[in-house]
Amino acid sequence: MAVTIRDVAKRLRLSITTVSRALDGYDDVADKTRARVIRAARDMGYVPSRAARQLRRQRADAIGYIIPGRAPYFTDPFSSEFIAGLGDAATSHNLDLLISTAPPDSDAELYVYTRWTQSRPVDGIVLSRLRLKDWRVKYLAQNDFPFVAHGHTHLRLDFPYIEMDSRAGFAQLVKHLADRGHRRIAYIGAPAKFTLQAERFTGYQEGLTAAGIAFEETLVAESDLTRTGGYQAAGQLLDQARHAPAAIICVNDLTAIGAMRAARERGRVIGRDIAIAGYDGTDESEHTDPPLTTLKQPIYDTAHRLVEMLLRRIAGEPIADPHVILQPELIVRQSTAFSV
Amino acid sequence: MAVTIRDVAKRLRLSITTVSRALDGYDDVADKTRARVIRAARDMGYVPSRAARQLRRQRADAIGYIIPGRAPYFTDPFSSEFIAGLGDAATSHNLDLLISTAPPDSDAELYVYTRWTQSRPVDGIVLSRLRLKDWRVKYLAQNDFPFVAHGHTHLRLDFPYIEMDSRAGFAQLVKHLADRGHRRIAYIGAPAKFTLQAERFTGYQEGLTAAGIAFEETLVAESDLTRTGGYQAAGQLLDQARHAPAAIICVNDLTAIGAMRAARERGRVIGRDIAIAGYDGTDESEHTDPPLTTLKQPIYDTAHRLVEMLLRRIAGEPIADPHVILQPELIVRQSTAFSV
DNA sequence: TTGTAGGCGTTATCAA
DNA sequence: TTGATAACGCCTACAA
Repeated sequence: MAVTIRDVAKRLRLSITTVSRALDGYDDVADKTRARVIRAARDMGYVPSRAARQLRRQRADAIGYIIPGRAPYFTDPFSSEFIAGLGDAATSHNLDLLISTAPPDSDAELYVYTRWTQSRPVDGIVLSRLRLKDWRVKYLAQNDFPFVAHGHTHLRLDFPYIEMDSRAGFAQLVKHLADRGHRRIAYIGAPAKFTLQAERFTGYQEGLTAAGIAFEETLVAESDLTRTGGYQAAGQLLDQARHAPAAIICVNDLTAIGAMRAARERGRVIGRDIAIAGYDGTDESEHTDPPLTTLKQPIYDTAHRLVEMLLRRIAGEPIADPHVILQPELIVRQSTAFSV
Repeated sequence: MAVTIRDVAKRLRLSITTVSRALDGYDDVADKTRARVIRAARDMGYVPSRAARQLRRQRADAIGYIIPGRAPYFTDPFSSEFIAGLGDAATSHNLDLLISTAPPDSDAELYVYTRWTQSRPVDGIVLSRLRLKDWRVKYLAQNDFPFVAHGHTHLRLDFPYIEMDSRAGFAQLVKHLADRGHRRIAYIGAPAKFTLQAERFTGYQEGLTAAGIAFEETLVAESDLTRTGGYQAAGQLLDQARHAPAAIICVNDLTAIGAMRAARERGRVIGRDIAIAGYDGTDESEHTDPPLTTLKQPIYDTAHRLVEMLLRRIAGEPIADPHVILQPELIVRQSTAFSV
């Protein structure tokens, strides 16, 4: 068994109260006593029991994140960078980060959220990849459980979030392509229930309108945010004999990377015969052939910042700016850097 | 405040003992009582408090993993797939997964491991990316703290692990290239302190010997397991006027992807002028241009299996096969599929 | 089959 | 400035 506060107290012939207070930095402890306590604690390798502390103080000093996806999804660079940001932020605030996994709108997802809010292994939760009518948001808000999110919903509920103005981003991307003479600009999106899809697709449409290009149903495909999904969707778009697109905008970089492969396999030279662009600005986009034009979002920093917001939320402190909207940065690379 | 066992008991006019036992499936509870308890618990949304349970049972029902890397560079697909496997396995065993981040051999790393072993928020730890003389292994073994690892060390300590026979894998890869007529086969590795580097580099050398090719110092470069690192290292190798390699074997896929870019930028056509291969078999390798030859390791499944081993370790049960060695699978794709 | 009671290791209240 | 004591919510010997 590990050494407990009682052991330290016994050795010093002090009460556990005093030891506890000395260690927690209360100022009603004699300096000399505190010094003795601190030394002894270090010598004996005493660290307070997490569980006991949690039970007594009724908080976990931990935050949680549930990776929204099924096994293949996880290898999404977005998730890993996001987790990295959460992990670092948590560590720097002396918090634990709890991770679980659950496919969106599955029983498993319901179960984890229920367990976490009831059993309270975490003080707050970070949400990502929101859905337009996200039951998680409803549920957490109803139960008054602290949470922050990456993105928003279409529910009439107020909560702190950070989101990218991907709508403007996609409009900008369309303009970029239209400026280079493209007219047949396709879009490969995600399932409609995701907020990100609603936003990006709307941005795409607005971009077309602004450029005076008519929207065409046949130039739109739905995919699942993965490379393979992008590969398949792009394949179908490209195989439409009369309607093959001259440019493809993808809902994220992974989709774009799949699309590039589909185009290559059909003998199209990307950055010459066809333009392809993505969204996220992942590391991978810089190393594709040719390098991929993308809208970069600061995933790591956003995660970091979300943790700060969540902590204020947990502490019940007001959040200066509870609805942060950031502009993605258009990074033009060779995959679209040509005119027709 | 969340609903406690006491609330459930009160509502049913039972003792908390009975409620506890009914819920935990003890067989000395009347079926009718159990049914009532279970219904009431569900209706009231009762979930046992994690902290109380931990304190009482003296275990955390959680396992921990510390991502070995520096922010924000650990968006390594290996890590994310590994975490996905750990997360899924943990969930399926009703465990929490704690994640932290710390650069190898940093103060932060020491601190996290100390805290986790003393404060016991986790019952066991999963280690990855081992070092030849890994202080973590020494530390955990000394403190008799349950752990399992992906890979081994050169320390004289016994612990359960799963590892890939990447040495044989790399030898096989060299043979594959030699069989196609390549002689000037370069190797881009990782820092020498990592076990994976020792293994893979040895495999490379053994492969050369077997193929009757002389080892050349100038064909070896050290990198940092990232795309950018691979890009730079490959650039240097390729710019050696008299010694430019005709094939490059990389310590992992990320490095290979960077190397591909470096080769392309120098006008080399991969899969015709030069062969490039990686290791890991990440999703990304399938979508590069051209698709990347690689040695595939089952990251997700390995993580899953490691959790099972760890659980036995924690329970003090014997592990049937504590030293699992798996063969990576050579996947030949276009990046090397040509003869000279 | 069900209930009583003690204690896991802390922190917080109150008294000395 | 320090100490005794009562929880926090749960599990489990033991008693009924």
